[in-house]
Amino acid sequence: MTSQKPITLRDVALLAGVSQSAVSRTFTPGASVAATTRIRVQDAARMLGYRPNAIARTLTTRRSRMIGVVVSYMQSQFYPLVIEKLSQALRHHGYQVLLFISDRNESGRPDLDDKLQDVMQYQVDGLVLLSVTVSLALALECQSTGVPVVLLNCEAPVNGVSSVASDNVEGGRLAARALIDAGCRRIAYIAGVENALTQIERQRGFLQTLGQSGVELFGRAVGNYSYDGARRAARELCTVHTRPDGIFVANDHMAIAVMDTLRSELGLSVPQDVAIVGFDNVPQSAWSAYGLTTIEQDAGQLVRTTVEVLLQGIDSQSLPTREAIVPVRLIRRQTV
Amino acid sequence: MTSQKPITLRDVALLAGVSQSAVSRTFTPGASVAATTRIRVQDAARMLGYRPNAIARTLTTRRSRMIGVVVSYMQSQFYPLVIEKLSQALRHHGYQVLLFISDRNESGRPDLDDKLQDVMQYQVDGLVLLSVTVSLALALECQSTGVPVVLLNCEAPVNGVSSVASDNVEGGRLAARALIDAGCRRIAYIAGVENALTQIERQRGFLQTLGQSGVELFGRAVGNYSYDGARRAARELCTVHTRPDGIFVANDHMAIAVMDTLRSELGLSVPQDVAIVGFDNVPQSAWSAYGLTTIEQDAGQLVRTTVEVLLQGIDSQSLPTREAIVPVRLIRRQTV
DNA sequence: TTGTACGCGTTATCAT
DNA sequence: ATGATAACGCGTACAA
Repeated sequence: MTSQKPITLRDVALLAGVSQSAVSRTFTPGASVAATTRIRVQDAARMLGYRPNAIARTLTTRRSRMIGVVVSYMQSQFYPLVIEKLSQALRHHGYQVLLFISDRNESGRPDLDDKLQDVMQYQVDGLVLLSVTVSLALALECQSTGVPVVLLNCEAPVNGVSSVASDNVEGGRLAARALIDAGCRRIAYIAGVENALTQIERQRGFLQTLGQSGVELFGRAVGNYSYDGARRAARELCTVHTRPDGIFVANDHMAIAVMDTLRSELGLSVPQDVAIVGFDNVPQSAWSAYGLTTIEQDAGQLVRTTVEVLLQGIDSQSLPTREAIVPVRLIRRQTV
Repeated sequence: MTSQKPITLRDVALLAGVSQSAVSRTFTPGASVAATTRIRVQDAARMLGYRPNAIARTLTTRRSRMIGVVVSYMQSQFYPLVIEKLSQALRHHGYQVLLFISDRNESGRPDLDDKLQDVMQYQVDGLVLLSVTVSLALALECQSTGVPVVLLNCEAPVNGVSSVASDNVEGGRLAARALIDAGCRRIAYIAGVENALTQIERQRGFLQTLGQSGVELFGRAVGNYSYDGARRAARELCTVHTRPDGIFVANDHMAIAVMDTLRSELGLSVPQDVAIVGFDNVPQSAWSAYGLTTIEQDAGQLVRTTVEVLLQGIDSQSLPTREAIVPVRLIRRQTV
C-alpha cells in the first residue's frame, strides 16, 4: 500500500544516467557540477521523491548535525522559553535538537550519566546542559570523547568545560540592594534546590550585599524551586510572631507561589506588608496578577552566547574552553 | 589532548580476540553468546571505553529509534508539560526525541513542510505533531514514506493518518453548561487561533449547547491563544455598555489574561461580575491568584494514548490508522 | 567536470 | 556458538 523501499542516491543516479558522485555533489553546496547535469539530477530526484539520508551522511562525515539538549525540569516558565529559542537558533545553523528531559527523581543527584549514554550513542556534535547537576564522571567522559559541552547555568565539576551563565551573583546583590532601598528591615531568603548553581550564586551575592550593608539575614527557608515547596517556605517564614518585611525568592516560579500564599492564606499584601523580589523575569502571564520586582535573566542573550560557544567548540577541534557570564538587571513590573 | 578516534566494534573484537560478530551479539539483547566470550568482550569494551554507534546501527537496521516531535509554540503551559511527559514515555520505550519547534510566523500558514524535511532526513521512526496545522502535502508525504504519524490535537487533512485528541467538542459543551448553570445570561466567547482544531471544536460544542438551551451568543472576540490577544479581546468585549456576565475562553493561558484585564483595567471581579471558564487545566502556579473553572485536558492520558498508537504503528507495518478521543472534565479550582 | 572505488560502524546471512 | 562477508546510503580521494 505504501512504498517501503527508500530512494537512494543510486536510484537517482540511474534515472539521471550519471554516477552516484554526481548526485552527491548536486546535493553538496559548493561542489563543482555542470549546470546541465545538476538539472538532470534535480529532475530525477524530484521524480523519485528522493530525500538525502542524514544518517548515512553522518556515518561518513562523522558529523551528525544534532545537538543534545538536556534539561532537568520544565516547571519554571523560563526553561521552555530557553529551549524554544535554542531550538530555533540551532536549526538556523543547520542543527537539530535531540531533547532529553531527565526524570523527576526524589534523590537530589540523578543518575543522569547512565541515561545520557543513550544520547551520546547518537553521535551528537555537541551537548547543552540546562541547569542540571552534572557529575564529574560525565564531564570527564565528554572531554575524552571530544564532544563540546556547554553548561548553561550549571556548575562545572571540572576545569576545561565551557559554560554560560547569568550573572547570578550580581543578581543576588541587586535583589538585596532593592530590598534595602525599599526600606525593608527584616529581610529573608527563600532558596531553590540547595546544590544548584543558580541557588548557590544568587544566595552568595544576596548575602554579600546584605553583609556589606550591615543587615543581618532575618530568616531562610528552602523552596526547592517548586511551587508547593515555596508555599511551605512562605508559611514557615511568615506565620511567626514577627515576620519578614522583605523576601528574596530564588526564582519567579517560587515568587508567584509566595505571593499567592501571602495573599490568600495570610491576608498580607505585596509589597505593602512584604516586599518580594524574584529572579528570571518570566512572561507577564505569570506575574500579572501581582506585579513583580525581579532580576531578569536575558534568555535571548543566554541562548545566543550558548550557540556561539558551542559552534565555536565544534568546528575548532582544539576545544577552546570558554566561560561567559551574561549580565542581569532589575526589573520592576507594575500590575497594570 | 583529547582522543579523537572513535572506538569501534573492530577495536573491541581485536582486543578481546574474537570476531566483530561476537562483539555485536554481546551488545544485542537476546543473542546467543557463550558466557565466557561475553565476559571477555565486556571487559575489552570497558577498557577501551567503547560505546555502540547508534547511527551506524540505524543504517543497517533501518530503525533510528528516534521520534520527531513537532510543536508550534510553547506559550501555553500545557505543551511543555506534554512534551516532558512524551519525552519520558518514549525514552522508557527506548526512543529518543528529535524536537522541532516551529518558528512563530505572522502568516497563519507556516511553511512547516519545508522545514520538516530536515527532520525526515534523520529517518525518524515516527512523528508526533502537537497542535500544528498540518498541510495535505505533508500528510501525503508521510504516508508515502511509510512513517507513522500521530496528530495530537491537530486536524487531519486527509484520511489514513492516526490522531489523538481531547474531546474538545464535549469540553465546549461542558463550558456552556457550566456558565448557564451559574446563572449567566449574557454569555460570550473568546476564541483561539481561528483554524486550529482545538479552537474549532471547542467553539462548536460550546455553541451547540448554547443553542440547545436557547441561549444566544452575546459576543465573540479572537485571542489567538496569546496573552496579549486575550487582553485585547477582553477589553473589546467588556468596555461596551452592557458587558457579558460569563465568558468561555478557549484556553487557560488566555483565561488568565482575561481575568487579569477584568480585574486590573476594568475593576471587575471574577466570578461575581463575570464568570470565566477556561480550558487545559494548567498548573496551579498559573491560576492560583484567581481560582479558575476550567475544562481539563488529561495530559497523562493524552501522552499514553499517543505513545501507544505510535508504537503500534511502528512495529505493525500495516499502519492501522487509529483515531482516539480522550475524555475531558470540568474542574473548579478554588483560590485557597 | 565526471566516474571509480573504498571506507564509515554496524547488523544480517550464511557457513562452519 | 562463532566467524567471514556482504550489505546499509553516502562522502571523497583519486584517477580520468
